[in-house]
Amino acid sequence: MATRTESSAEPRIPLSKERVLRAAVSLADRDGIDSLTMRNLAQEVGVEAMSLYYHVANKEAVLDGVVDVILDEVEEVLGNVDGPPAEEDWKGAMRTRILSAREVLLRHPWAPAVIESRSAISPAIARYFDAVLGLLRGGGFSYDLAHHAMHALGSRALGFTQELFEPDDHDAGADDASNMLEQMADQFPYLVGMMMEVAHDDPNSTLGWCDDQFEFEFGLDLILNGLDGLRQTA
Amino acid sequence: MATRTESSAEPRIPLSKERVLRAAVSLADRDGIDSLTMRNLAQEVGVEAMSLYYHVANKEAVLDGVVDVILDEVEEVLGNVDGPPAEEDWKGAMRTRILSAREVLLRHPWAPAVIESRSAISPAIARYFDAVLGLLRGGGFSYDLAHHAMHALGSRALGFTQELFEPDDHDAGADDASNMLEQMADQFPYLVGMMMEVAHDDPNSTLGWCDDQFEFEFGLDLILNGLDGLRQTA
DNA sequence: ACCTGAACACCGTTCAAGT
DNA sequence: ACCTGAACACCGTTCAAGT
Repeated sequence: MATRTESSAEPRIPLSKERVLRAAVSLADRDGIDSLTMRNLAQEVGVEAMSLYYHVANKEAVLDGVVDVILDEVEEVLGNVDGPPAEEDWKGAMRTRILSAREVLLRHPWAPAVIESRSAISPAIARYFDAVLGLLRGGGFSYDLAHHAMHALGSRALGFTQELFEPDDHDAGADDASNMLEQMADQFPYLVGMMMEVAHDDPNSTLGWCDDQFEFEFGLDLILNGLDGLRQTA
Repeated sequence: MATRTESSAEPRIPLSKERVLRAAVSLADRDGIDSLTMRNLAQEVGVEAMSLYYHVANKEAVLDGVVDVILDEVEEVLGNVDGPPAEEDWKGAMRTRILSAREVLLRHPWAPAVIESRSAISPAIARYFDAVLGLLRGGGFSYDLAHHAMHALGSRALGFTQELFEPDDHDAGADDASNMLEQMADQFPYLVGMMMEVAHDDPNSTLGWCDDQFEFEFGLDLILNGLDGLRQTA
């Protein structure tokens, strides 16, 4: 650190597609997905913007590649926490898989939107869903029911749900909030009623919903249990 | 038509926010959401780009407004097809509401992404979800269970699910497809197995999934039935 | 083989100015 | 009150050119 001059020997290793993609992920992690521009990304790897095009076709390719990096991370986590075999407990196996994937996606909050913005099926995504399907098959699902199951799970199979109401980061003081609630009470009676009760039980969730772990698991279990019932009666 | 000169008396009515927003919707309908730029939108209403800023604060405000226009359309449809009252059949009432909303969103395929990109709760969205909550309450749900139910439904309550695998518009010939399937068979055995069976049953769905009406209703009913069970045992 | 500079056709937005 | 022109700070991307 102390003896090395700043601009001399650092960029010896030439750029590579992998390095570009990993830099893209950490740039998005640090500054948000809107900061992931070709120019910023170039700066992140110490190069001019146009040099990136030597390693990736265009920005779409960067986003495709970023999704693959994320899914590699998911697969790495999955390698460490293998749950029960699907033959004995398909629901448990699915649950641990999905919650492990969720763990990774929570570390990259911008990733769900990027994943959903891709239209082509990347190999990494295909691999993931192939494994999901494998769990269902192992649990005795017909291909037909498994197909419906994949649709029913949707992005939940990857560990996320797009929340319609993102909670505000800046919760505007409890007084303002309760004043606002009173003003909205006639327009949105049920919403206000619910918020008052939920806020009473859990003062942390004042306004907006809360995509916490509990809500995710609630919805997930609802679907998994429903699917299990269909599997048995099919 | 024949007697009127082209550039004279057309833009008599001055622009209004409403006209801008409606133009934004029809522009997105016609040319896709990527074509909805301030410059294109200005041209659509026969004005220079900078004039828009007299009527809307910025592009975010346009997108907010566009969502409200869509939800007005939803409410209009809902006004015409009132289902059963929630007190007698909450599930049926919810089902007709959600499938009616879906009908509108299918006419504006870009709308789901825009809706999910909004972070603030617009009044129109709040009104919609207040009504959804009202149906649940009418069906005897506690606020607590209703809260979980809203999370479980997520965007499905508005009639859409974001599909992970958008079907390709250009299906690349049946021969190519089956060749590709063979090549992928060892990498993605379950996916290929499922596709072969599904394709066999329904030649229309060759590759990729199919977010058709059936799959949506399958997932929706799975959740609604699950919620109904919880409601009765709670 | 790998990187760059200059340039192009776009964005959203501000600001002073027109009628 | 309503609209405009010129300008700014950005985008992604191409292309000919450097080492």
